Order: sequence, then structure tokens, then C-alpha cells
Amino acid sequence: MARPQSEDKRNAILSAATEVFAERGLGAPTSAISSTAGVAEGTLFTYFKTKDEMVNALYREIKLELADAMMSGFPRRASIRNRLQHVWNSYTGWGIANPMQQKVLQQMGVWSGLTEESKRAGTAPFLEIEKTAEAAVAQHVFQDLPLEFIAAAMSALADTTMEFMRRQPKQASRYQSTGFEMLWAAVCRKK
Amino acid sequence: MARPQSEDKRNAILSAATEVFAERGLGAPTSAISSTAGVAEGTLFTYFKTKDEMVNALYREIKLELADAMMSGFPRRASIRNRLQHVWNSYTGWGIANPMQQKVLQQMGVWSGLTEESKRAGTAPFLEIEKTAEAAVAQHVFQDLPLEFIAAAMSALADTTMEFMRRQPKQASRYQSTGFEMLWAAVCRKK
Amino acid sequence: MARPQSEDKRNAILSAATEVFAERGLGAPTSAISSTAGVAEGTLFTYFKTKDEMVNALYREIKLELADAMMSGFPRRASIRNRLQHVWNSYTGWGIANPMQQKVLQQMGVWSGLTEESKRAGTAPFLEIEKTAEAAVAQHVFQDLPLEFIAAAMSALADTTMEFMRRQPKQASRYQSTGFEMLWAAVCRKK
Amino acid sequence: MARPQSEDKRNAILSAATEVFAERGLGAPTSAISSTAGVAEGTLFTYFKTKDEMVNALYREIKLELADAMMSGFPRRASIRNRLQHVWNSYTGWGIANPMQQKVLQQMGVWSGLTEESKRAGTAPFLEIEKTAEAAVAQHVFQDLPLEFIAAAMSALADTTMEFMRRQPKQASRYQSTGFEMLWAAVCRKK
DNA sequence: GATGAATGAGTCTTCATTCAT
DNA sequence: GATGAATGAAGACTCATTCAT
Repeated sequence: MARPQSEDKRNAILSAATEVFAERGLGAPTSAISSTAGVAEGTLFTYFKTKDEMVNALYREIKLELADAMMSGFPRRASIRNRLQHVWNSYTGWGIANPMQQKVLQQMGVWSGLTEESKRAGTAPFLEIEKTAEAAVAQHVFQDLPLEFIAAAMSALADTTMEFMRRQPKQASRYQSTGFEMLWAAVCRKK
Repeated sequence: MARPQSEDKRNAILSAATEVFAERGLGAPTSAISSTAGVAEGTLFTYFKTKDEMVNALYREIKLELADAMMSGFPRRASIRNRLQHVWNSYTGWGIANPMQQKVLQQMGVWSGLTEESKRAGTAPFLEIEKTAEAAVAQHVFQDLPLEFIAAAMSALADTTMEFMRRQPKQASRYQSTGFEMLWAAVCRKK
Repeated sequence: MARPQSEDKRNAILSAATEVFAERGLGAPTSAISSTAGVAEGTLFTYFKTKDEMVNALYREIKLELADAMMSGFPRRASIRNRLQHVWNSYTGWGIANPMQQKVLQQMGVWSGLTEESKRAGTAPFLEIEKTAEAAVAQHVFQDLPLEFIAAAMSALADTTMEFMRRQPKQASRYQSTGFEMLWAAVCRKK
Repeated sequence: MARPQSEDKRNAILSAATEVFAERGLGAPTSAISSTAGVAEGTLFTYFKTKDEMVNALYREIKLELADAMMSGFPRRASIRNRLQHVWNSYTGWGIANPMQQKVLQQMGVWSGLTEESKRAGTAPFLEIEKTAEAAVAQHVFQDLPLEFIAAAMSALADTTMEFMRRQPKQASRYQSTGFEMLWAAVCRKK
């Protein structure tokens, strides 16, 4: 099928939205986004039916980017600890490299407009990680807890860690590795 | 003197705000709040100069309530672990008992209108806890990390835990105690 | 009859109104007036049924003061020219001494809420002056024009003169006397 | 390109504003203006950022129209008296023909929102007249007074005259010519 | 009578969305 | 498809006036 409209323009809009939302919150006007994107106000609505739909699309886009960053170079055969460390490092690394995206993601966490479908789509690309976690539970490495909970805990701890990495850039790598040790300790089965 | 400002009405407004914000986000109209509170639209503005000021007031109010809940019965003389457990239990307990307040607090975490003063006022009542943490670090029980980081990590983990306690009420107490063990493991100095 | 309410408070309100209106225009809120007057917001409405009524009252009050200033020492027996000069000097003198009152009076000139009755009441105290003018017309000193027109012309010229007296205080007395000569020339019958 | 801003619509808004302001004062709501203009409430704000800006624009527009009326057919070579008479006649003529505009102009005279820039822009087109007046002073025809004062006096006298022309239309031309004679007498150097 | 909290209609302005060009 | 003017329903906030104290 022929790709309608211009992929470039769509990206420009989402990228502008990221910038604007990071700075002014999800309440920022669409006009600020279109002007940042260098397109007309109306154009936004030829790519997205409504603002809410656009925010949902952005959510999925960012989640995909994040998944990409995390899955690239994923050491499928390494030990569980190493795989988890990869996840941790790539997640926090991505967050530091993409502060706006991460900030927007946080805002979307308390936004009521996210559709269930978006939430589902947002978690889908992390399948590989889930498998690792499943294995970890099965092998009695992790505690016997729902994967979702472990994932959420990791995400929460990572967000906290990133915030401090950003606040004290000189200590960034120390926070990153300590954060991981904390996660590992938290998540592993106790002897 | 004429009718004095009524503490009741002020509370009704803040309480309505909690309800409305929890449901519709901080972007909810003030008119929804005043009507929920059963007062005229203008009345809100005799108690708070602007909407932003009202949100800031609400933030401080909730933080105070939370501090109250956490500090009441604080076992000043108990072991560090027991003190931390008290903190954990009372925090998660409060969050489960006051889901709207907790939700609103989370939204305020990504809200740009919070004044520095409010943030300061919001952390002030947790002094006792801070002291415990300081002692824990000094006694080499906790890892050598900034207190703020430990606090943030705890708060993040607790929020996550509460979410799952709410989702699976039957497992609530299991989540609560496992969550604490995770925190304790994460935060303690490794041998 | 016993004087109801306090004359003092009424005066305080009107005086505050003068001050506030001079600075912020007739659109200024009644609350600004009551607070300047040092009374409660509601008090204003025990002295005046509505804001409009209050403005009308203020108009009459100021006009009376002005009349007082102009009629005191009026040289009833002097020549027409001297009587007119007295009027001119006392009017401009009053305006310079009472800039706020004069400013408010000007604003009321383009205000649509002035009642016909107020307008009538406002001109009444100038009867003596009118008589002078009538005499001047009768004696063929003034041109044969409606008194009202002559009065309006004088008032307009005086307002202009005062404005310049205020702008260039060092030239004030020069403006005052030149202004009068202009008026006299304008108004006298030509040979 | 999309629909460009229409000069027509802008004019419709300013014209409606003139009508509404003349009737109800500058405090009239913008909604009255937009509805009179036959556009949506929001449309007004695509043409003018704020109400104040719109009022300033209207001021300049009216002043320009007035200047146009006064400068068209200005007898550059005629005697000073004839030039002044042209000014007088065209001013009062314009005022009678455009009562709403003139009323609005008067209201703006006591309005505090006029920017300095607008005031400057408003006087600029009257340069030719100023030159005449300068010449008149230089040639010892006019009294030695600041031009601004002479202009203000003329304007004040003209406003008064117009008011009476309007009140007694049958006497209009008599008022007009008498008014001019008064001005001329007032302004000329005395022998 | 004095007070000032309470009221709610009214104000300016914003903004998502539509639609003529 | 792209544009940006047009729309009008909100939204936050103001203010004259009322009324409980």
C-alpha cells in the first residue's frame, strides 16, 4: 500500500510534541506543537484525528524507541544477572540520553487519556525481557512474584536513579551501578 | 464581625478538589470542584487566590496528613529495621486507605506549578524519618547514599507496591511485606 | 430629623472614590473604594444603593464643592469682565488645587450613567454665574449665544488651560491669565 | 495558502466596536462587538491580541480617518485664517457626519490604556496643520503660545461646538461659524 | 448599622477542531 | 494534502450586590 501523507511530517509533529510536552506538560496547546514542528495548525489533525489520539501515538512511539534501545544487543544467552544488567543499563542509558522522552513518559503515567490498547501496545515490545524474567522466576533466581510487579519495581527504581544521575552528573555512573545492585538485591530470592 | 471564613468550607473545597483531581487530573475545572464542594464558583476564590495556589495548598495538606499517619506511633527507640518497617507499613497503609490522596500526590509529582516553598513545606514533617535514615547510614546499616535518594527509592517502591495491593486486594498484605523485604535488601549495606 | 448613619463614613467613601476613580477610572471596583475608605465592602451599599448611584452622588458632591469655591467671594457688583475673571480664576484655581476631583469630573463627562437629574443638580449651584452671563448678553457685552454654550466653551477652555498649568507649573500663572484673555476675546461681542 | 485575514472582517470588527463603544462606553464587552460585527467571539482575537490592543488600533484608525477628512483639500497656499477655517470646518464637519467616531474619540481621551505609541501615531498625520500654526505664530498672527496648547484649545472648542450643532441641528451652521470666530478671536494676537 | 463571606452572572481569553482556499 | 482563519465552548477569575452574623 502506498504510504499516505509524509512520514517526515508525522515525525516532526511527534518530535515537536515531545519537546513541548517535556517543557510545558501534556496540557500544552496543539498550536505550540505545530508551530514547533514547522507545520500549520490544521496539519496536525490530518495526521491525528484528535489531540488525545496524538498523545497515545506518541506514547507508543516512545515506548518503541525505548524497546529498541533496550533490545539492541540483548545478550540472549548470558546469565540472568547479566541480562538484567543489560536491561538496566540500556534503560537508564536511554533515559539519560533522551531526557525529554523520559519526562513525557512519566507524565503519561498519570494521564487519564491513555487507552488500554496503548498500554498494551506499549508493553508488547518488551517480550524478550519478560521471558528472561520468567526464566529467572522459574529457576528460582527471582522471588516468586508477578512479572509485572518486578517490572514495575524496576521501572520505578530506574526512574529514581535517572533523576539522581541527572542531578549529579559526576556521580552518574556510581548511581547507575549502585541502582542496579539495589535492584538485584531487591529482586533476588533470599537464601 | 461578619461571618468568618469557615474552616469547614475550606476543607470541603480541598476535599472536593482531591476527589475531582483524582478522577480527572489536575486539569479539571475549578467549577467541578466548587460544585462538588457545594459552594458557588466564586467562593473557591475567597479561600484561594488562584487555582495554582489552591493546588499548592492541597499538596501541603495531603503531605501533612501523610506525615501524621506515618509519625503517629513512630517507634523512636526501636531498631532501625523496625523503624523503617513502621514507615513502610504506615505509608502503604495510608495510601491504601486514601487512594485519592495518593493519586493526587502522584500527579503533583509531575506538575510544574508546585512552588519551591511548597516542596520544602511538604518534606519538613518527615524530619524524624530522615534522622532514622541518617543514623542508619552512620551505623553502616544503609549503604552510603544520599538520604534523598534512599527516600526517593523507597517512595517509588512503595507506590509500585500500593498499586499492586490495590489491584489484587487479596494479596495485599503479601505485597506489603514482600515489598518491604525488597526495600530492606535494596537499601542495606552488602556484606 | 435625626441624621441616619454617619456623615463621616459617607464622606470617607466619596473621598476614597475620588481618589480611586482618579487613578483607575470609573471602572474601578467598589472593593477598592471601600478598602481605601477603611470600611467594609458591604458598608458602601448601606450608603448608596448601587455603584451607579454612588457615582451620581459623587458627581453632585464635586459639583457642589466646585460651586462653593467659585461662588465664595463672588464680586456681585463688579464689572462683567471682573466677574468673569473671578469665575475663571476660581475655577482654574480649584482645578489645580483639586486635581483628582477635576479628573473625575472629566471622566464623568463621557460616562453614560449620569442621570438627567444629576446633571440638572450639577448645574444648579451656578445660578449666580448664569445671571452674570445673562446680564452680559443683555448688555451686549457677550455675543448673542445660549448661555449654556458659553458656559460649555468656558469649561472646555478652562480644562485645557488647567492641563497645561499642570504640565508646566512654572508657567501656570501665565497660562491662567492668557487663557482668560482668550476666553474674553472669544466671548465678547465683536465691534 | 489558506484563507488570508480579511481586511473586510477587520473593518467590520472596528466598525462594530465604534458603534458599541459609542453607545455603551469602552467598558462594553468584546462579545457585544463580535456579535455586532457578525463574527464569532474568538475571531476578534485573531485580529487583535487583546481588547486593549484593539482599542488602540481603533484609536489610530479613527485619527487617520479624521486626518484624511481634514487634510483633503487643505488650502496650503491660502491665508492663515483661511487655512484655520478649513481645519475648523472640516473637523466639525467630520464630527457631525461621524458622531459615533467622535464620541469614541472623546472617551479615549480619558482612557488610561492608550499607549504612548498610539498617541504619537494619532498626532502624526496632522503635521501640515502644525506647520500652519507654526507659521502663524512666527508671523505674529497667533499669540505666542505652544502649538499644543492652541491645538488643544481648538479641539476643546470644536468639541463643544459640535455638541451644540448636534443638539440644535437647525442652528448648526450658525454654531459652526460663530465657533470659528470665537476661536479666531481667542487665538489671534491682540493689537 | 457594620461586617465581609457568599454568590453567580459576566469578562476576557484560550484552544481543539473544522473548513474554505 | 497543506494552510491558517474561523469557530464557540469552556476556563479562570472578577465584582456588584446580598445577607448571615
